[in-house]
Amino acid sequence: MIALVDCNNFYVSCERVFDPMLEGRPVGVLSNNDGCVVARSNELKALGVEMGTAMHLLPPAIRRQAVLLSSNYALYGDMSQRVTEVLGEFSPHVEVYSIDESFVGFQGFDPDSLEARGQAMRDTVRQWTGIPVCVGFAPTRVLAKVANQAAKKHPAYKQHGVCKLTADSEATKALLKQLPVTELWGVARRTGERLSVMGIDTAWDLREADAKRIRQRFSVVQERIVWELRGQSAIQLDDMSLPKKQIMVSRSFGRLTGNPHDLREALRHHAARAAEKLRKQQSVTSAVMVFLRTNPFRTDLPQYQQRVVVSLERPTDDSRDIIASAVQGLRRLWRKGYAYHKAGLMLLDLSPKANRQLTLTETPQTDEEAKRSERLMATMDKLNRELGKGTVQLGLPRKGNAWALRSERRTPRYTTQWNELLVVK
DNA sequence: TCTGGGGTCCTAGGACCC
DNA sequence: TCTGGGGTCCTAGGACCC
Repeated sequence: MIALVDCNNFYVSCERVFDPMLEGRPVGVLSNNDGCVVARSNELKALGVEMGTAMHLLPPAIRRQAVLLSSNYALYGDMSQRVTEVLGEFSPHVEVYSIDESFVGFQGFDPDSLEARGQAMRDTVRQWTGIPVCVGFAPTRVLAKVANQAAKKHPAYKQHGVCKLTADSEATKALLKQLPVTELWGVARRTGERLSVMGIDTAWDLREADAKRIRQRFSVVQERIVWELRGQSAIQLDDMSLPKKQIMVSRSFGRLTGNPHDLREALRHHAARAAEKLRKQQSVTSAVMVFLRTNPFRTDLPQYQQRVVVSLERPTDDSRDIIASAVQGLRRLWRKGYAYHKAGLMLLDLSPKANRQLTLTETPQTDEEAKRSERLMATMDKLNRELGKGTVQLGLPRKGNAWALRSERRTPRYTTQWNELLVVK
């Protein structure tokens, strides 16, 4: 059996831990630039606010009633780690799936003990971190997702917040029969439309469908879901500790800008962030893709969207090389006369730094150069880690630049910044 | 005025090889 | 009328996830 542990309204719950006044009120957390709602408390959901609603489209009445906060990722990331640590007390097999969800393996445990273990896990997370979670047990990941949804919403389970499903029980059958197929993990609108044509509308319909036919019409991905619904494991989760295959950093700007200096600063900044991520997973990159775009929603303005790949002379993890490539890419992309809305970059073609081989065409770097680069980057990372993000930067952004994020309602970073811990209201 | 950011996997199709 | 038969590698694009 495997458990899916999912935090309830995670970002909102994090905020509530540090401000109990938010309890019982409609609370929403906004995306970057305070653009749209990305997390909602149950009270806000009850007011009919959908996930992803643009801030400026929220009815004024709701805006008055609700507490809307800028996102505080430093806080959420730290809280997430604390939750994961608690889960580790209950099983050696914890796979972190996202910031607010983990799969926890319970192979070899007495099946009859699981509900009690789930309950204990839930209580302990709540007590030690303040975050409410729900737990779904099932033989496969897709069913564990279904169980977790039931633990959150279904009248029969939500009081305890724990639900255990076996593959073939009547309870499972009943649940799958009333579950629209698009609410399954891995089935979204597009696939749902095509399944509907085949007369498959509920999760149960999909479970009973001919797996081969599903594979022919769709792909192995959909076929695996059929097997998982029947209780046969077909989905392996990537080991989250594996290095990423690509690293992206991009942001929409606080306001539109056509100024090349703004774009250059933004991209330098993103490139430095990407290089940090790269070093953290001990990889090197040999190509940087840079992209630039105008705001697609502003149909009244001329549109431009372009990307370019810049190859590096040699695979590297040195911020200076990566920043230089980003700036070079920008020079090739930038056109006069557009109001840009977003810029970013992606590090491609990543490989492990250890034992890397010289390519045929590269100019070898002297040992001395390599060591200097190594020391400089390690020192920068250490200072930023220990003294706070942005302590050391390559070039300083100007004040009041157009690309800086708008984040007007952010709560203090209680758990990661000493100087924000004490807040007098 | 204002619409997030970061990932993964799979498939199809083209280029190229022998 | 007829124009082989496999392979591999790479890229673009679709679909999905949180």
